Amino acid sequence: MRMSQGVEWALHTCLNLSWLDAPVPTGALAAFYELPPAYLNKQLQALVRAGILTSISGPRGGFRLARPPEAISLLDIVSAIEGPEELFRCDQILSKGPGEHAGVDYRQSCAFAHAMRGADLAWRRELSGKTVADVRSDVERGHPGAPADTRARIAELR
Amino acid sequence: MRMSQGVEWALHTCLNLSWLDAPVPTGALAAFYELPPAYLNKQLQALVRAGILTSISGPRGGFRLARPPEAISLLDIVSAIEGPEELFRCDQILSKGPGEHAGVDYRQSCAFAHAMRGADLAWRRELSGKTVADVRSDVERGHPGAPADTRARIAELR
DNA sequence: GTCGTGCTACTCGGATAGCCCATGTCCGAGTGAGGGTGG
DNA sequence: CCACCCTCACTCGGACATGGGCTATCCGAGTAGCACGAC
Repeated sequence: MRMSQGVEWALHTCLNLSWLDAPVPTGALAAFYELPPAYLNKQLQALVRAGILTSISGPRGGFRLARPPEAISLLDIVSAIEGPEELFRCDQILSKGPGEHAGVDYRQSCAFAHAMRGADLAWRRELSGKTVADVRSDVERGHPGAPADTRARIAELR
Repeated sequence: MRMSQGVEWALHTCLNLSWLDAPVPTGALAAFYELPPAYLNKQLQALVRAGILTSISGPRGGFRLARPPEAISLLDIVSAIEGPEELFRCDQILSKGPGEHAGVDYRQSCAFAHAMRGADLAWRRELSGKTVADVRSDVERGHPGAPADTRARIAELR
């Protein structure tokens, strides 16, 4: 149950985009961390479908944040890459066991499914409580030169 | 990032075993929910390695809880099947970016890794706060006949 | 000088291979129980 | 009748196939900028 690699790429890329106004092409974003450009592009497409990024085609095109970073939670990014399903999927094996099981939805009544959903919600609550803007503030506090460094590096990679 | 199917099997199997004293062979536990016996056996081996179950070979052998159900948390079972790694694995792509990166452990300093770890801990805290005994109490409250039904079904599947 | 037009190069987007882990299965080693035999 | 031993069947445990999804890549559709030429 390892999370997809694309999540880490998406998180850092969104943070970098929050320091930039003009659209940035996939190539520059990938070179920033020495990532495979085509595969990063695939992840960014998912972010576009989720409404987190907007894409512009043609020369001087690229990707840009679709919303201010205060409106992008870590959960938004994780869900965009990993999908909306919860961590634990209840296959209702109870319906194969003894006892009444006519038309019972064990995703609701199974005590284990209930407990697992509670843990899942706690995880999501933490993730939705932290935004890209929050992380950006933390980073700028520890590394005040980060925004300028990022802008300079992107400019030279364009 | 879907959780392994074996987790659901392990949870329900541990609950069933909490109602039984004598060892129960894989075949009976699998038939209970119409699961593939050999593959369920594989999951149970993981629970033995984690110290949650004990196994007895030979005739009249099988699996039994190694500890009282009050001492078995849902986290114990999930970790036994899925492994101890956290959900988000930080590959430290920051080390490829600009800025100083000599001997820095970005799993500690990266703000995203920090936030993801916080969410992971919230998830684990929920799971470790619920034990098999808690779930058993919930089930017995809703279905008082469950223990007897389970014992009867296992007896006829032996 | 200005406007229109065509070209060019750049970027995204989806379609296409490769690889690793979860899934599923099988057979061998070990062992405890039961029956048979001898005292 | 009792104790010992042998055989047997049963169970776990790890080794062996298979498939789906994550990883990685490539090429085509669309588009904005630019240069050139006509007015």
